[in-house]
Amino acid sequence: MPDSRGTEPQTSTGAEETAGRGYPFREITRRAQARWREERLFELRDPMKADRRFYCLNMFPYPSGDLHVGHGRNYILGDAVARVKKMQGYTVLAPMGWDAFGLPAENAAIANQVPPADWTRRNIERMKKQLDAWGAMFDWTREIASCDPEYYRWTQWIFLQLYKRGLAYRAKGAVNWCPSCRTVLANEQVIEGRCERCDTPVETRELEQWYFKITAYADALLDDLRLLEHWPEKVRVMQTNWIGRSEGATIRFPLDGEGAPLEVFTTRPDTLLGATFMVVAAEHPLITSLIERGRLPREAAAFVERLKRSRVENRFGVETEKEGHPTGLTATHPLTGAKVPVWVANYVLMGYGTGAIMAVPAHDQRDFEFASKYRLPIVEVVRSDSGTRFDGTAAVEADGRLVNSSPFDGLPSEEGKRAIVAALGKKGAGEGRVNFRLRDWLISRQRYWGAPIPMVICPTCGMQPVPESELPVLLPDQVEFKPTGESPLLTNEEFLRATCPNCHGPARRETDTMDTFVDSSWYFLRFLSPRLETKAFDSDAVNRWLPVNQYIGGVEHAILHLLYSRFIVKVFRDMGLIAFAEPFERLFTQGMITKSGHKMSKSKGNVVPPDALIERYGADTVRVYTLFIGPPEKDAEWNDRGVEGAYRFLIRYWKMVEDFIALQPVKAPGSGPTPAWAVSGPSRDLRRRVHHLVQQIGDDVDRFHFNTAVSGLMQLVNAVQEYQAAQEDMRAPEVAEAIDLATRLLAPLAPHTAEGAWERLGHERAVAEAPWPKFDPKALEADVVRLVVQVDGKVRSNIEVPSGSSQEAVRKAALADPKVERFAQGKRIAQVVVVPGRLVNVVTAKPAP
RNA sequence: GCCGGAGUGGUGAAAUUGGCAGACGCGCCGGACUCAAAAUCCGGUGGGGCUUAAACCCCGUGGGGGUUCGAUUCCCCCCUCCGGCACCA
Repeated sequence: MPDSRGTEPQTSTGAEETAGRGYPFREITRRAQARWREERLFELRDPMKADRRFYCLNMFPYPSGDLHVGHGRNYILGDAVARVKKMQGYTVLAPMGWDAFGLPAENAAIANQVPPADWTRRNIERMKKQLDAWGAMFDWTREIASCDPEYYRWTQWIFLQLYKRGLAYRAKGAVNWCPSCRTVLANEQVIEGRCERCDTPVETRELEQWYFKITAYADALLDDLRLLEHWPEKVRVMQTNWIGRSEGATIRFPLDGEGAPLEVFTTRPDTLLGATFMVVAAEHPLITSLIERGRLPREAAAFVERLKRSRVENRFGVETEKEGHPTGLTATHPLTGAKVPVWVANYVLMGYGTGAIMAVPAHDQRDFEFASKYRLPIVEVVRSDSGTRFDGTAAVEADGRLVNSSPFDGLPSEEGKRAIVAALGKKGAGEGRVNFRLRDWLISRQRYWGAPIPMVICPTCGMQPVPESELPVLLPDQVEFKPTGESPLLTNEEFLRATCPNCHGPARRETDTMDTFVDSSWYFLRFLSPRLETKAFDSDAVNRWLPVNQYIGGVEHAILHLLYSRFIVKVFRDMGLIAFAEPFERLFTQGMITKSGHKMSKSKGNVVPPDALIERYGADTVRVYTLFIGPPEKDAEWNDRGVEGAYRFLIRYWKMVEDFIALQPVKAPGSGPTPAWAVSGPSRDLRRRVHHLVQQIGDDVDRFHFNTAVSGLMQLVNAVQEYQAAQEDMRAPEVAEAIDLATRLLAPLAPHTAEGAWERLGHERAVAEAPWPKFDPKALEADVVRLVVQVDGKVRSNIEVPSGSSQEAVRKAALADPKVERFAQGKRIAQVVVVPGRLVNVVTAKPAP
């Protein structure tokens, strides 16, 4: 159950203890945030003006009430990316909004009699404060909430556009019903037979519902995955599996005594001659028709009833034991004319293909098990080239050459498929076909807190769309929230009463609302013109800024939201509203943060709230630790000790800056003429180390390796500290440069601390606007290089040679090394491998056997 | 069953193109400071052998094999874990 109570920091005494140590993070944080707000650094004023654009988007959250540190990872990553891009000279759009419709608000209303709108608004305010506390600089001038009439008006408009194009339709069929949420669900919202939201086992019901025809885009959704080269492979694979394209054929078997033939789908038309019986699903129309006419044998009819009942309870229950009964019908093989029996069985599903199969027991394990149990004939029709052949103990699902399939004997499987499909085509008994696993998107919900579907039902004209000029169809406030499971909209007579747009007679309003995934399937377009009153979005601005350059969110949306958004964008493209085919250029799916080995959840009581941590250590500590915890795409376990480590690092950084300032009059380092860099000695070495790290950190950030970027910054601070500990000159320009570089590199990760330091260092403009550091290739050069020396691939020694030494010189130096002499003693040297700048490997000849 | 991904110290992890395995943290051990503790600072920290010590040697990235001068990295087989799909015809 959602919980609107805020999590206030409990310990203020502990905070007082640790706030000291010369690192006044509270003051620093307050000042920095005030400054960014005042200077409006992260607001996009005119979308049409920017040249170098970067659209960085976090998946907008459902306002459930409280964020935990796991959510924080998402926003910290996005904020870090946005800040880096800004420093790299891009105009950055980083907006935020609220996926604000949904069931928890309505459940809270039923439980506490609080209107969902109020509950949602309160949570939004609370979560906004939390996001601000992290220092995430979203452009709040573009904030949107999907529950605002000015937003859902356009969600309804989208519905009407799809309706007009035949892409939204109402149909009756078997649907998923969650008895706890009291609503239907899309296939995508059913996980292992359970409701994605509440984990209740889903039931099957026959209901008339609204669908979006996503299957019309099945091919495009699959093909365009190839364009998404910057998406995680995992997500593309998941979508590929979900769409589930398979090539095969439909084949029609005439039925004795029936008008219509029995149509099946198969991926293996080459095995047609091995089809010895047919099987249909219990829900197949043929079965329904036979029952209605009283022609299904009593045993089979009883079986069908039993099966249907069990599937209503749980359609996804594991039915391991295959069971079936003859229907009494006989089909005619379309090529041989042989008579084959038609069975009804539990292992064939109505939801895939045609709900009927031709059974080829020799080459399909399921058919084989069934045929074995009921002693049905088995004919081998494919023999693999490797000699594996059907031996009567198990099905052989291999490619090979056709046998027992006159006149196709000897053909390889692939050719056999073509030949048999061609033969069927000639007789009008079948044709090649592509089948998809993807079903149409069921979008209607029997709930209140969602965008009303803009349709009215007229007793004379039937289903009629609400004219666009009458949008939005407003959700009424005056409804009753009762735990009856009925939609609260049914309790408002005024809402229900409508006028037919066609005949202007009295009509009844549709009371279903839309799946909240419809709301979220287009919100990224709205951010470019969040207050536009005449259109859903501004096509020019959208074409200029999209696809989203970097999208960041949880992998749990790999199928649902990401597939739906891709679909809606393709529809808009076909409507001529936008000029691109895919909404998200780059996708990053961050890993979950666990605590005590589990996903954080209120029911498990293992939620780590950010508030007390931020109070105690500061936002930057939480940010740095979150980034340092591990590779951001992998799950990670939260460790309070690790937070201390991040805090210590920031204290050391701050002390380094303060020590530096204390030593000399404050002037902005990096400004003025280029200093004369030391050509040798400790300052030179410091500079080399620092620039190596600048290079490494830059690469890390580009590759989303924020964990190693943090480690690189730690090393940078360590380098200065070691330099200082060695009593070297802290007034050297190399130190000033190191501190300047460290501060700018730190700015996206620990922005408040970096901003505070930058100010202390005498800069006028914010570090958030400072240029992203580049390393100086000259600084990386060295007079001597240290090479690893191996003997037979094992590290034995190190040598130092002047940079740019010839291979021959390196070879000589290596061979002269005492350790090499020792290990190569008494052996003939067969080869010396010199890898410039890296190593030397002295290879000795193997002793003669 | 099919399809992905992963397996490295006590622990989170690092190693960009095949080139010093364990960077950077956490923890732990020892020391300094302190009446004491906390905090901080310094040193050590993969396993084993040998040694008074230093030096030195061997082993080591889930297991087995291979390619290569050289493999955490590439190839083959196997094991384990995680994720997705699943009587999908």
